[in-house]
Amino acid sequence: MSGIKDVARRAGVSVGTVSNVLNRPQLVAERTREHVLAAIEDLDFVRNESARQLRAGASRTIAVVVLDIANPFFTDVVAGVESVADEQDALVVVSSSGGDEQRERRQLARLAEMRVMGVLITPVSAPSLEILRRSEVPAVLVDRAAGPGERWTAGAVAVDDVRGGRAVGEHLVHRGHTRTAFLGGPLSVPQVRERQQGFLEVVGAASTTTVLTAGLSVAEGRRAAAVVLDLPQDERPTAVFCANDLVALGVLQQCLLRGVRVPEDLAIVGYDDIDYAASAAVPLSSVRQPREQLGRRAAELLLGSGDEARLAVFEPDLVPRASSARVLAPPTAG
Amino acid sequence: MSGIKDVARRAGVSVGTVSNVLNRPQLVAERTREHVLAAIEDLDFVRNESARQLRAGASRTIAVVVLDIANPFFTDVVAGVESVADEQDALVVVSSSGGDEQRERRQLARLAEMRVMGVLITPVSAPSLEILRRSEVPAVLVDRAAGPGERWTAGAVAVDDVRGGRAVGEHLVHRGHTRTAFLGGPLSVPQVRERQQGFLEVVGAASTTTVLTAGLSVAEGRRAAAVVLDLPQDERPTAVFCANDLVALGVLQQCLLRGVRVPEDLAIVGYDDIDYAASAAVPLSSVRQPREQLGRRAAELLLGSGDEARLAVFEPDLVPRASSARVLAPPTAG
DNA sequence: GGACGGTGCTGAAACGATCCAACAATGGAG
DNA sequence: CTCCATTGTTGGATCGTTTCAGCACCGTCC
Repeated sequence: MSGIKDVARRAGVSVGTVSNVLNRPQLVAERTREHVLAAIEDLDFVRNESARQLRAGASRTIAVVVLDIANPFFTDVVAGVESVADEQDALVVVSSSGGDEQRERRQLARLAEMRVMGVLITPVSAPSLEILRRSEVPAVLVDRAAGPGERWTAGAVAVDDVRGGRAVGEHLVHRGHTRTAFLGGPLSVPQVRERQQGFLEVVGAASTTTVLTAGLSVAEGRRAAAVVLDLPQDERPTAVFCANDLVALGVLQQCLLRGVRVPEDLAIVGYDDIDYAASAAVPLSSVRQPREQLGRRAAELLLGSGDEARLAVFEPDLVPRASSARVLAPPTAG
Repeated sequence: MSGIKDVARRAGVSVGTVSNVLNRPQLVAERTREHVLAAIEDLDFVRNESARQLRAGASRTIAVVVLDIANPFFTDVVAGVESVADEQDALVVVSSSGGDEQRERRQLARLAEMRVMGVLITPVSAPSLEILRRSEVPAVLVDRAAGPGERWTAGAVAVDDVRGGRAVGEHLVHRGHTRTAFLGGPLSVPQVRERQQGFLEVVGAASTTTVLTAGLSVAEGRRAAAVVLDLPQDERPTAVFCANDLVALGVLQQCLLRGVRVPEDLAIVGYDDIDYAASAAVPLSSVRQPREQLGRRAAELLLGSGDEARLAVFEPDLVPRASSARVLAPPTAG
């Protein structure tokens, strides 16, 4: 594979001139430029990004580390990031930690070695962020507010999950549900914790069972649903709030499998409002987040001049659908 | 940010020794090694991947270029690729062309500059592959057989789409459907073309309407369904075959919206058997492909010794569900 | 005591592009 | 004809790592 030297030789100029053609063409006489371009064409010359980057000291790559690439929530966030990155001719690399802390660590170490411009991350655990701090890689926390000790980050974007949880709580209480369950986990994930917290604030911890899951997937949802449905009739909740839509879809599948009617026997509310929620067997009530927006803003925080607000909090939006449509008792007020 | 030189100075050794500690620790005396590691720790030294790569001449990165990262089909393929890459400690970067040829070109050019180990690609168009050929980047075509003029590729993995299309055709014919439609597009996508071709072979072109879409998304599916449902009653097909599950989900949504019963008024069959197909409002009949398998095999072709078969073709598998369950007329054979 | 093999470490030459000070060529002004 | 400004091109230093030939040192053996 040919380098800039080969091109120079073939065009009968020096390497400096070839570099100029590539980077500041206006400095080069037209005739020379043409010769060089012809040589480039002839030799199928391809710039070596490593060499550029080494010299430049910084790359044109921004990284997104998500919890689960198979979750449509994240693919939408990534789409938002890409739209901003494209404008700035930056490359986006996506990696998925799968909720595994070891994996996340390895990936962050790797990204630091690559000297990426920055990392947009929904972290599995705070400690692995330490890797980024120590290697001075700017980070933007996605979907989670920066803690007080995290001023080193380039910023954070988040949706108010406590509020989202509260909205779901109110929704279910209004419909007369007094025995509910929260399905999701692990609690080490801040989103899960906050959604639960908001929910409990409204419905009251006493009337709610929490079924923890190992992760937020359809399979885990099915498993958790089995636990709920196996409860004796008089302890079984009449409504469940799932930490995200994948879990909710799993719950729905389990209900269909067992002939449990939704929402008559069990109301279900999810979170994220992914596209598939609306077209589920029973259209899922869910909490919508401005997903692309979230990604776009995160990328802007990273690439931006730095004088914007360091934290962007968006408001979630409950979307009621059939899966929680039944009213158990008339509303308390009038 | 400190480099290997700073580490060397602080540890009181030469840069060569630091490098040895990093790459061939057994060559270094224990005491020295400890000093060096301590210095690395102190200075938060992070290897510079660009420099390594420049020296080494090759990267440890493999690229996957998919048509649509939001399509669960591709995320599963990527998961397969990652499982192989992890074993070899290679990094996977995913980019999505979104079906846009310009975008694909830009991405491939960029990947060539990065000197990635290879590209696993579901191409939008053959011409952009030329970029890879000229820059000598090994490519594995995913979900598409290599054409005769493409011996330069590292290989190809595919599922027999013609056969999948045929299976759907037979399924619908058996159920007595005589007026059908094929929904999907654009026809420039080989998968779409081949699925259609297999389908038409069985049901006959005369009894099938084709509604072309601009892409394979839920929204396009809704749009195409509107066209089908607006046909006069006596021309309206009794069954549709959608080029993938996203389109099928869109069709299903449109049917629900308009009160068209599935499968009574319209049978629907999709393709890919993504997880959401089974949990749709009406569980979707679909054609299953070994998605992870496909990704794994593709990665193996790229990384492998090169003495395996260059082409791996997998068989698709029709999964009948409720969306095509109704039998219009008794099977022809008694 | 000199030759020899091992071990542990050093120093410098790559890798390929970028960037910059300096030089050559040209034309115009005095 | 000389001097100067402008335009176009050059050569080499540089980025941070890896790699390798070679050096210093030590103990062994004849």
